Amino acid sequence: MPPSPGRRFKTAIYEQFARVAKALASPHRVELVELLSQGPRTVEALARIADMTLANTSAHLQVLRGAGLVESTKDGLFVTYRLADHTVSDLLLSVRTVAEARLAEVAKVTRDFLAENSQLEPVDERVLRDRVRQGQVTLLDVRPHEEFDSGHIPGALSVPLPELAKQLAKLPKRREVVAYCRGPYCVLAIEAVKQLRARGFKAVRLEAGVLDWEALGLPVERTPA
Amino acid sequence: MPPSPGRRFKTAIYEQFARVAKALASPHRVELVELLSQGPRTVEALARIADMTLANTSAHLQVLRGAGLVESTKDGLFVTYRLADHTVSDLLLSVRTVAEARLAEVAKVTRDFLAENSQLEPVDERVLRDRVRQGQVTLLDVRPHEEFDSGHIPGALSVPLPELAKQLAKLPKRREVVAYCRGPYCVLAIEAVKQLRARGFKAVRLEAGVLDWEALGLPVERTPA
DNA sequence: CGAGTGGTCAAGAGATTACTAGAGTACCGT
DNA sequence: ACGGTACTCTAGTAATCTCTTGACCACTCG
Repeated sequence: MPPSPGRRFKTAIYEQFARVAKALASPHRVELVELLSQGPRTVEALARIADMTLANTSAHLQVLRGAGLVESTKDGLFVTYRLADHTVSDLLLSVRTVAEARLAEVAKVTRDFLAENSQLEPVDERVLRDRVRQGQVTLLDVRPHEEFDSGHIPGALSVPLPELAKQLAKLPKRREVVAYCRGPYCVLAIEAVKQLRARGFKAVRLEAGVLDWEALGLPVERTPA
Repeated sequence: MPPSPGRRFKTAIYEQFARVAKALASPHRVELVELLSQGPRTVEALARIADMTLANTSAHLQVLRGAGLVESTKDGLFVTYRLADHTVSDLLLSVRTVAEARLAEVAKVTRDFLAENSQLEPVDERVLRDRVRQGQVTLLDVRPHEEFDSGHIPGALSVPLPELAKQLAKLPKRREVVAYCRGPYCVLAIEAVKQLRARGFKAVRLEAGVLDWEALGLPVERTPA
């Protein structure tokens, strides 16, 4: 029997929704979107950070573009990709929330990994904000400078992980250090805390990334282009 | 070269996120989740409403269960599925929002369909709430009774579409009628408005479903089991 | 101009997915 | 016990997805 007009409408709409979900149905594409939610990036940079070949990265980015999640601009030799819309990072947060709430594996994997890298002390975001304001703690943003520029927590210093060793001398030894990076599943801050502790600092990791910080209704600072 | 511990952690986490997204990467599964977001349902009912074979519906539901989005209970001859968590309906809303914001097709398909079914007047939710309170409009919930019971807008009458013809006589002719169903892409209310207008009622459609209503911070009424 | 780099395209192997049809299981009513 | 219904499982096929390789194009710079 022929489908009714109502059914055809539904099928068409659900197809579009599925198209969006399908875009995030590959681990690599999730990682790419997570990276892009920290700011625009060239294909080459994304491939390097995500440990993928250039061709593969390019292909995945085109899938994302096909679903409308990202946009790209060519400038000279480079092609820069960026998230198309703030609704896309909301979507990523939503996926993360469901995964955390429903998949035991997420909790398990995280626990196992953090156990090896013991840093269990939780940091409350609003308390942190006040302590930063009062100069009681040093807040380090250990992501690359570009990501810092496209949005960071007020009062944070930009010290990318590779530069941390050099910058250590400049940090006040007595003050507690809080490090953050892209979010709860980013490993940069974990590594930073490890290095800081090895040098005798009292250091803890903030789980939240800038996006989570923003989602809590807290202010974010941007470096004007 | 062997992957670093940090990379292995990331891969594991992103795999879990992708698993959640993959669950919504099929139009049929999107439809199933949308139906389940209106309340629990048996496999047979879902198959009937979504125009799928029983076997196929069962298979898709198991994919959803594998990703932790739904849960099932067996009672007697029937197996009832339900959403596992309120975060799942948030996820669906998020996907919808991105699709609406980013995919021109969604707007186009909707426009085409509504053009044939001309009912363009928008309804403001908060205004509607007040007018319902004051008895100025009749608010009809045209979904099946079960869905009404598991959550509806306060003041609404439960009149499933198949019963509408019979119930028409009982409705006050002079008062404006507002009909709603599962949400902006559900066709029940569209059909209801068409029938009402054919009988001389002044009728409009509320785009929002119960979930959208709730997302606006407005109260929802549940019939106690 | 030619070399080098960033990015895309095309083809092919291997894995995964979607759907159907038919068999099988669990439970209900009589 | 018997037939019927709800659901699941098992092939098996067709389609789709992922990733790699190697070629190709675009742009920059010496």
